Amino acid sequence: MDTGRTPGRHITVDDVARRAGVSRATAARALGGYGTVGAQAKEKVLAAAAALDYRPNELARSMMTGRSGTIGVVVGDIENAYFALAVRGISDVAKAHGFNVILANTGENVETEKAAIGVLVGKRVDGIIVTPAKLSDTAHLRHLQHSARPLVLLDRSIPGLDIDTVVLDDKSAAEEATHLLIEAGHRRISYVSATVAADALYRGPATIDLSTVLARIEGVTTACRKAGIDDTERHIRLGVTDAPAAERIVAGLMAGPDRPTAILASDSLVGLNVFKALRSLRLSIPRDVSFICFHDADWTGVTSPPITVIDQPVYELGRQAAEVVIRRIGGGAGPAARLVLPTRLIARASVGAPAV
Amino acid sequence: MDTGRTPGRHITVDDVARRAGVSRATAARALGGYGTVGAQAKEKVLAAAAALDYRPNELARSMMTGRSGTIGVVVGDIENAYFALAVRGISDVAKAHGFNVILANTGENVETEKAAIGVLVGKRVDGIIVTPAKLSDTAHLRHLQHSARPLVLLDRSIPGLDIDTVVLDDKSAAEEATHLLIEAGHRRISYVSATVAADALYRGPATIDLSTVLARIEGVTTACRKAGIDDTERHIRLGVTDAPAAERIVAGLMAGPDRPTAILASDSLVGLNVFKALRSLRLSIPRDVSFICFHDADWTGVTSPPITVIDQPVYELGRQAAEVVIRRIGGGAGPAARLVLPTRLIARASVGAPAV
DNA sequence: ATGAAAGCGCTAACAG
DNA sequence: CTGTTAGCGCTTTCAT
Repeated sequence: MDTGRTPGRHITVDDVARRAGVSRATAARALGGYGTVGAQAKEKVLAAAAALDYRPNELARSMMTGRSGTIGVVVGDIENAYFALAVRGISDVAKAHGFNVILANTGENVETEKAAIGVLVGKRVDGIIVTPAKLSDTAHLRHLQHSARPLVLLDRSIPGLDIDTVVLDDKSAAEEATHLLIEAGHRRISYVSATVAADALYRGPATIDLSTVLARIEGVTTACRKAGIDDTERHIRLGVTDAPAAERIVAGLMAGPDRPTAILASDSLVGLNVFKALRSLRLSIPRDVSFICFHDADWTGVTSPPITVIDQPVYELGRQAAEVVIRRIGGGAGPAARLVLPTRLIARASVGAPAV
Repeated sequence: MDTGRTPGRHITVDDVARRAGVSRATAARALGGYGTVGAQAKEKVLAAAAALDYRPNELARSMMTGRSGTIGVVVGDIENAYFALAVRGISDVAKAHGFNVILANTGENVETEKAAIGVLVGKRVDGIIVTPAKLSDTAHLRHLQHSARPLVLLDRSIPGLDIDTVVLDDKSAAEEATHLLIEAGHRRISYVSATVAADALYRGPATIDLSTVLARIEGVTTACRKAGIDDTERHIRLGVTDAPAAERIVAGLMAGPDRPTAILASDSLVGLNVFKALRSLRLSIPRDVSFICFHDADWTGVTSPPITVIDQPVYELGRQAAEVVIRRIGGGAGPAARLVLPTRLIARASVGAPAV
């Protein structure tokens, strides 16, 4: 069907109005579904629109209404199954409420995060969901918060800021996992994380730039202290960002006479690399070392032995964040929401008694 | 710092111009980086903009220029690591060229796909990348193609349409994998896919609605025919959409006296479910059944035995698609690109000789 | 219920 | 080099 128009030229309200034989305003009302339009006028307009395959210019519409029907999501790494699932949750809720999602990947880089937020603000998104890359560099977030554009923090909180936040209960999760290990008889427990640091060693909370890592370390040490184990920090290892790093760091960790009898991995990527490192060191799980991993990832269920994990409601995390931001967009007032979602330990077969 | 403005009200070019003591046009030129502006005028404008924290309204800008600096991506399931990785590839290239990404998830539903594309067109994205959910329902794609807005098909081709397409060499991949199995002595080889169908059985190419599935089945049958194996189709199983389906279908598949001695899984999700199903049937890999899986997913390397897989350059797939669409946006002409990326078989330990 | 006209914030001609 | 003037396509008073 030839509409007689040059391809590339967009059909506008004017075109539809002309064809329907009504004024621009009437056509716009019929098309936009606002104001009042006579039944037959409406019918003519809709028919004309269909015939011309009219597609409203959302840009122009947004400019007038001040709403773009879009939620911006700034995430550290979409390749990570954890965030992919959260984005899925956000995306589903957004769609259900008639919102779209603009996605930005920061690669866990704060400068990229700032730039991404700037772009989203420029595009006049109605609300923004961010997984802040750093606890310490938050001027841009604080600023956003004052711009009357709803902002929700996902997965990571920022203590000083009064912003809606949806996170998991990392401290309890770590505490529960550590407790399980202690119950099994372990006294030397290592927490291993990807968080970058000067070197692989833990130099105290001031050197950590992520709330999740902080909370988990706190969980581990709390559980240990309750059991009379004091010097757990020395078994913490950071910077396990990829397979080679894992190989190197785990080898170092397991070399000394003081080596841990159990390892807790901070996420499924770290966990996978640690698992592989242990395997290449020919250390058997759980005979030589017990192992627990955050996140019930695919692979944890099919290894031999299957891995005991901390199941995290990540999809729900995304869902809730989207719900909160949409509520704010709708004008919802009230103090900053602080949602903390509980995790669940799934006991499989990677935890045993330490070797004697 | 109080700028003296009501929060929520946006700073415009006018505000900046007024503060800088120049005309709207001069301010706009300095801010937009076009035309010519005097050095000191420019400086004053930039200073004023910084002081007021001016953020250009990209909506208004896009409306004039006709370009939004945005690429729309319509994908079947972002939760799937395969697509997450492709999106990462797209996202990286987009950012490098100054584009943003709007993401839409279809849940492999054509109607949702149509709606999503409509929204993206409404938002005047500069180009669109789609993984078409169905081979048979493509009017909306054909239509898009005529709208002078660059469209690139990702991962799945549509034979009839003359559209830029970036896919993997699924036929060769399947053929190579099947060949490996045949070399190992297998004669009864089953291809298992998630594609929905009337029932789990394969009723010929006309019943298949995805190019990838078609290509792979072709690859399997080609390799078999070359080896003098004719009736391979009877071992094909479809509809392995989740764990229960896998359990049921694999059980049925492995029940008869004619049961296959090797299985080829269409993707890592299907593969994982098949793996679990085989395990719960207490069938040993590769003693009772050999196993190959598309996609070098996390879990395939840590099972016992590790799984032989077809490694797919998915990140590259996304990269290339983004490159193509950006080239078109930049005015690149020429016939539709047809990129077919090669895959690579990674031999691990899940293939052995069939039991006698 | 409908039409005329104003304006969202920006870019793009055109003068000066 | 700078200012004036028109729009982009839509929504939204304000009359009629």
